[in-house]
Amino acid sequence: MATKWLTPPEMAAWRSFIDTSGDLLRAIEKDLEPFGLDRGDYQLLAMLSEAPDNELRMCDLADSLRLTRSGLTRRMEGVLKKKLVSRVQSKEDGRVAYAQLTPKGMELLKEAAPEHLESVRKYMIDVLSPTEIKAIATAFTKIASNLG
Amino acid sequence: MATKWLTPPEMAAWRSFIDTSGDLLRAIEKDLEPFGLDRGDYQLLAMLSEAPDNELRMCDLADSLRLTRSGLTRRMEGVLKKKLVSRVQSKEDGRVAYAQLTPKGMELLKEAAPEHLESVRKYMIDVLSPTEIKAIATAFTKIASNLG
DNA sequence: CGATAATATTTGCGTCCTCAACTATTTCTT
DNA sequence: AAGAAATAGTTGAGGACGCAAATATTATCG
Repeated sequence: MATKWLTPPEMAAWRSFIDTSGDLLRAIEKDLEPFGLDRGDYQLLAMLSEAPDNELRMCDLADSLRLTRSGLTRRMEGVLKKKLVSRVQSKEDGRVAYAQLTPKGMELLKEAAPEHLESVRKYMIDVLSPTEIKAIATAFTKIASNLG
Repeated sequence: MATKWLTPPEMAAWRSFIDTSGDLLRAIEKDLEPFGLDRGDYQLLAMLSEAPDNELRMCDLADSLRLTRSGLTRRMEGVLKKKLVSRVQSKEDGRVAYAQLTPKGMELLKEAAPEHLESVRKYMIDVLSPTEIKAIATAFTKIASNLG
């Protein structure tokens, strides 16, 4: 079976994506430092803030953060110690624990979110044309549904 | 200063990008497992294979792999042990060491590359229209030059 | 020329994460 | 209802990487 190589535009897409996506995420993460958050913490808080009662089961939260359960257990240690999130044991099911955003966590998130959005704009959105923005949205959505 | 929120298409672009890019990279990395390589190793070998004499100074290699020098030192331990890469001390400058692809490393890379490209096609390229591919290339190129 | 600064690399230490194994609880199966 | 299987979460071990400090070598400046 002959290997089908990538055409120049295909290669350009792939290369620019791998070369740049890490840099982009690192740049955005750096802007979260003043708040004492890294990207993982921010995403965790953001996820909880969008959930009913600001709480999610550990395993659902792990899935949405693309962490293993054990990875989430470890990350929780940090935000628990900072009192940004609290643990709530479920009454109905003795196995499940909820992670719940505390008022302090919500407050910090509300402080950090505008900065964070500003970073997303600065490093990504504002650099792109509306057409490119739409293309990225549809492209990654297609990739995701092809993966899942 | 009022926060400028993201419009729905902007939010869709950002969300789909962060939600998906990690999954995409993980899927591609998984296909490298049969070769005993992870993505870091593959990139390292690929970089060397494109360099003159199949060798690069450690610090240049670190930069192109987006690793710190110390990170590269550690990653080198793995590929050195597997004899995929060898260390060459510079004659002109006593400080610098070169990482050089071994024949064995080159051979493995040539085995793995078609598989790898096939993964890139399968998970990314073949899912997208030519327009989307071009848009991704120009978009990430713009983002990169804005970052740098 | 000699002191200082710059450059290249490694090492110690800490963090984050995964995998595999373990515990605890609930849900099937028959 | 009893035993097996599934589900939720934690823990121990280990890997990969960053930061800061240490080391070695070369370049620069007075």
